[in-house]
Amino acid sequence: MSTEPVWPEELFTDLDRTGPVPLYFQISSRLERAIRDGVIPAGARLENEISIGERLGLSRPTVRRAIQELVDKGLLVRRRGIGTQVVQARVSRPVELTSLHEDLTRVGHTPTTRVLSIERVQADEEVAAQLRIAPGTEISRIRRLRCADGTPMAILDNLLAPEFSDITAEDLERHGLYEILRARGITIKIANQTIGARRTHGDEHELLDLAKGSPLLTMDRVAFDHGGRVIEAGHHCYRPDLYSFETTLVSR
Amino acid sequence: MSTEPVWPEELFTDLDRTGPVPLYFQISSRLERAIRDGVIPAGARLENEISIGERLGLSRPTVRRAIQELVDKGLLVRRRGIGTQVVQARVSRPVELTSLHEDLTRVGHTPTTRVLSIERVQADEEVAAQLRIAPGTEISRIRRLRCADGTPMAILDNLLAPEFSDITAEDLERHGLYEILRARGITIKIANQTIGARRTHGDEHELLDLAKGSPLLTMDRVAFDHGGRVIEAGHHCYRPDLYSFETTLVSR
DNA sequence: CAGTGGTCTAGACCACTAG
DNA sequence: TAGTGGTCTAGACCACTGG
Repeated sequence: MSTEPVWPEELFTDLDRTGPVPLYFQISSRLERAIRDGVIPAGARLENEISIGERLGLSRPTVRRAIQELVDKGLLVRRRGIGTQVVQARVSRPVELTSLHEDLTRVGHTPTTRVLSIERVQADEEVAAQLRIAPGTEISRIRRLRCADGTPMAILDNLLAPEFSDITAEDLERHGLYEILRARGITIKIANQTIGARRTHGDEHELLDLAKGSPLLTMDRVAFDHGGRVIEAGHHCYRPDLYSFETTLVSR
Repeated sequence: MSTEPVWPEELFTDLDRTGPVPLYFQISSRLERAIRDGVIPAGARLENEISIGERLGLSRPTVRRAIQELVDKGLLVRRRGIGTQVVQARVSRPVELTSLHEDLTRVGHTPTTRVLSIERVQADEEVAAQLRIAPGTEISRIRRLRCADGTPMAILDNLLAPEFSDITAEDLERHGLYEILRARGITIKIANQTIGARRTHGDEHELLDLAKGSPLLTMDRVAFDHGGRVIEAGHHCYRPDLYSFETTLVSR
């Protein structure tokens, strides 16, 4: 089979073999961009892995890894004996390990934060179990109102390990929590999330400008660093008319 | 560094090099089982990839791929210059491309289904856009009440492409929808999901045994086959006191 | 410094699909 | 039968980490 390339001639020029960016990543990210921009149309069939490798001067495993990245993201479909095709479906970015602050910024909104309270409290049994610390340990509890373009959107209630009790309201109004943690060299590696729904409680309806007892979308998250230490536990609630969680699932 | 193995001697005996199951998968699934069962404890450090390969008679890439599977699932953490460790955090199974029926069965519940209605309807503009077919095309619309151990749990409202209009209520009361589709050779490759919340509408509160206007957890899904054809579009709503979505997120 | 994972190469054989 | 992706091998060099 001789197929002409489905991508523009110049898409893969200037690959950098000396810099820190892996070749497979340079390939996959340029390919992703071309697909998302429609430069390579939905349904288009890619060349086979070996000839791509020859044309780019790369080995097959490298090409294969680049393609695999996009298969995992749901942008490409591979079938043995058939080939590789661009998926027809619209693909949403997955639920990622980022904060709401970063999500909003990425989508072009202007997030603002009102710090409702910062307290140092002694962990009761429930909280201690969540954070996996001894009951009675002093921790900090942060409650924030997150707005997008001035509209209240979510109430963020976070419990932080004791070592972060010096984070100030000023920090939190300027930056997202995860941003602040990263600046301190803390990297979140793994998080367990639970998404659910419930009625508003207490002052939540006032803060979010909703009727009393209306539905809220909730997300509970416990986040760990590479060593398995709990960094943060959060209970967040969102206005369901303004926020939802989108995912693309790919079968393996 | 000489480290003794952290897993029992017999864990990787009887690897099958002739059968259809890939070696890397045999390794990763046995390793996963051992970790989930606590045979390999949280925090344990694995040998390096090369010596594992030597001991098992495998090449490094094969061992590496097996480990990578578990890193992606959040069971292992790898750090350059350090090694590979079993994660300390409890890891929940990810939101998968399965039906509620299968989820419930897996967790040990007995799912039952009451078919509320099966209609053939002409797709209006909104539905046609969802299913990516021409408006006016005849499709089937299925509404089911899903119970777990007799308790009503969710209302499942599905739109199916025209070719599936012969699915009967008997089929649906005995099997999950995805099961029925698989039996017909249909494989769901990709799905877009949106999770949100809203109040009950119409008869939903009666069906789910809730107060009128209480919160519901909702999941909208559009599912595609390998060719990008829409197979199914569903709007599901769940009792939030009985159901939630759990995920483990892993940073890359 | 030695040890680890991260990347890359250049082959090989097989299973599956289409025509 | 020819072409594709799926798997596997046996090496290589590098970047990062710790002592």
